[in-house]
Parts: sequence; structure tokens; C-alpha cells
Amino acid sequence: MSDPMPEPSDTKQSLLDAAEALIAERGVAGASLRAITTRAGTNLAAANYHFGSKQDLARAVIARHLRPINAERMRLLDKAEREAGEHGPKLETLVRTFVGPVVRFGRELPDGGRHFAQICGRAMTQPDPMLREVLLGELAEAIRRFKAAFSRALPELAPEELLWRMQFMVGAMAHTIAGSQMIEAVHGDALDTRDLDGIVERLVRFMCGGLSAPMGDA
Amino acid sequence: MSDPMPEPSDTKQSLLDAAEALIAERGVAGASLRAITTRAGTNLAAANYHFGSKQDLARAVIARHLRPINAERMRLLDKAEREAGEHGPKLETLVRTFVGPVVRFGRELPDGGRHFAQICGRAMTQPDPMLREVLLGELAEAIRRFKAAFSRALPELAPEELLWRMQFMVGAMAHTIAGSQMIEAVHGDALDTRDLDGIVERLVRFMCGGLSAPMGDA
DNA sequence: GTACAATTCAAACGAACGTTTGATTCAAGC
DNA sequence: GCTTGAATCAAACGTTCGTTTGAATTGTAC
Repeated sequence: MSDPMPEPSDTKQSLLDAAEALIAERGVAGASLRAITTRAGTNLAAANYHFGSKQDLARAVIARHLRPINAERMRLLDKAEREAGEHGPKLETLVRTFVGPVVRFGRELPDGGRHFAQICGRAMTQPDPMLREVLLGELAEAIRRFKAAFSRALPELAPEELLWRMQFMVGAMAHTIAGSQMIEAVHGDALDTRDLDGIVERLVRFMCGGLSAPMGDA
Repeated sequence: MSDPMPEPSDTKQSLLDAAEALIAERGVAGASLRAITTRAGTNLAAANYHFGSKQDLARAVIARHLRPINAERMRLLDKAEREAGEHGPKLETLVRTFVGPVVRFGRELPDGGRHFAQICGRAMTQPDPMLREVLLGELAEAIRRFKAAFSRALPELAPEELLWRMQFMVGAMAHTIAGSQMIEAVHGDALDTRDLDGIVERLVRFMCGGLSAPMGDA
């Protein structure tokens, strides 16, 4: 068989796929290279040969999908700001631009992006700073630009209040995409964790309400 | 007040304290019994002698504080429902009852409850089901009662929508209490993660806005 | 076919882990 | 003083881990 494309080798891809699934299932520490390479159908040494170390394999797992997702986010934000007037895009558009790509991109993956989403959602609060740094490195520009955009859409909010609310927004999203197991354990099958579009709609509603909540005590 | 429970030995307390700090810092897998017992100033075998296994030690770390917190939550919910009319407590009261005890109780701990909060916030989405089960076991009754209370305070919401919004609420809280490292990494020192009361006020505002957000895209 | 580099493979290495063991220490109770 | 049971201790056990090694295999250009 001949490969027409100079794509990364089958071995490399298999390792990334296996690592993604097992890290989502058991965490970085719980996913041993032996389990990963066995699942990938490769030799144990292949992981170190192709990626150097387990850390770098985990880094590659995140970087593989996060970059396209963020590129899409930036593209949508550009478009929204171009189409909006001089006051900038309205709140709901920003929220949708922020939340949407994570889900929309995941849909194109074989597993619907569940594994990757779970890893990302967890990476933000994980003790091991390694994944956190990878995540933040990729997100740095997006954070900066969304800060400015939200600030323009919510001019009545004090800067500190806005940053906290963005933090809560990220938390609601991260916890949701990371915690399907938890959700099913708590609510049984009352909630359909596979209806990604419905979840996005609900998330957007919730976030818009929270972000634009009145300050209350005058 | 007389204490009905016999006070645990110094060794047991030291082990719980050391385990709490190290698990918060490095995670369950990353906190070795050797590191924990060394920090506690005890022998390595003391952990297994007093707790049986590392798992049971971790379980004990969570159960130690979570039970009083939930008891306080139930007490506040009882009081709120007793004082409220027949329509039940209003939304903000419920949210405050849900979020408050976590912070208020932590304030009395030596470290302000930061370590414990971090562990709990992470436990919900952790790959290892062990901590999740402990958490859910302790939270089961609270979840059931708050479901009913929120349902009464937000009668216009479809049941599924309400459950999702509660999920987002939990996510915002969990991510916030688990992610001080992340918050500081993203926002620098612009946000004061030590101002617990301020964070609670902001959380309550955000959650009330999100929970009561209008459904309609008209 | 030969040479050469990239890749795969079985096997082993050293380190770190949770747990167990058996001796030792300690504080009452008699 | 002796006994008894709880608690502590140093030491070791067996396992699993990430990584390394050196030989075998494969693909490819000459």
C-alpha cells in the first residue's frame, strides 16, 4: 500500500489517538505508556522514539486539536468585529464565538471530541502544571482579545467584575465539557450529554444571563 | 458544647493535614505516601496503620470537612424554607445557601480552606472515580433538595433546562475554587483570590443572572 | 545486491511506588 | 515487675513505571 500524502506516520497517529483516549479516561498519570502503546498496537519504545518522552506525548495530544479550535475562534471573532458596528459585537455573539468552536470542531472528530474536551476541561485545574502551561500558551491571545471584546460589550462593568465573570464563564464551560461522567452520575439519564448543540444553546443562555447580571447593591 | 466524638490522635490529624496539603498541591496520584508521612513527621507505615490504604486516607481527607459543610448547607436551607412563604425561598437566597457554606466554613481552617476547596473542585471531574464517589455520596441529599428548591424558585424553566443550569452553576463554583493557580496565571494579580467574601458576592450575582436568564430567542 | 538510515522490537534498567513485616517502644492495668 | 495491646519504627517486598539499549527489520536510493 502506498501513502499519497507525506502525513505523519501511522504509528504517530495511532499513538496520539490511543493517548488521547486513555488520558481522557484515566488522566495523564493513570495512562501508562504500556497501556497507550498496547492500545495503539505499537511497541513500548515507539512512544519515546517518536515523541521523546511521555510529557511531550501528552503535550502533542493537546496541541493537535487546540490550535485549530483557537484559530477558528479568532476567525469568528474577526468576522464578528468586522460585521458589528463601531460599538463591537453584542454579548451573545461574543459568547457564541467563544463557546461554539470547541463543540463544532469536536463534532468532526471520530469520538465527537469528547476525549479531547474532557482533557482540556480538566487541564485548567490540574495539579500538574504541564498541561496547564500548554493550554495557556495556546489560549493567551484568545484571552487577551476576548477580554477587550467583552469589556466593550459590557461597558458598565468594573474591570475586576468582568474578569471574574469571565472566569465563571470559563468554569461553567470547562466543568461541562470535562464532567460528562459526573453529570450522568448526578442526574442519571435525565440529561443528554451527547446533544452538543443543545448544550451550547443552554450554555450561551446561561452565560449571557450571568455576564449581564445587574450589580445589585448600588 | 461537649464533643461526643473522641478526638483523633495527633498522628492521625497530622497525616490528614499533610495529605490535604499535598493532594491539593500535586493531586492524589502525585502525592506519595512517603511525601505525606515525611511532611506529617511520622513513619511511612503510619499511614497504612491508621487508615488502611492510601485510598482510604484520601477519602478521609474529603469526608473530614465535607460533612460539616453540607450539614451547614442543609441547616441554612431548612431555615430559608421555614422563613419563606409557601412559594419557597427566592432565588438569591438559594444560591447564597448553596455557595456560602463552602467559603464560610473554609475561613475557619488554618489555610482558609484553600487546599480543601481545591481538592473538592477538582474531585468532580477527576478521572479516578474514587474521590468522585465520596463527593457524590456526601452531596446526594443536598443535590436532591436543591433540585426541588430551585425548581420551585424557577417554575417557568423546563426541568431539563433547570438541571443544566444547575450544572453550569456547579461548574462555575468548582472551577473557581479549584483554579486559583489558573486564575493567577491568566490574570496576573488583577484578581484577588483571597477575598473570599467578594468572590462569593460575585458568584452569587453571576449565578442568579444565569439561572434566571430568559429562554427566548424570539 | 549493497549500503544506509529510519523504524520496530524484545529485553532490561533503575527508580519510585503502596504495602507488609517483625522487632521495638510506650503507657496503662493488675 | 509483668503483661497486654496500641503505636511507632527501620527495612524489605513485589509491582509498576518511564526510559534506554542494541539487535532485528524495513524501506529506499544507488
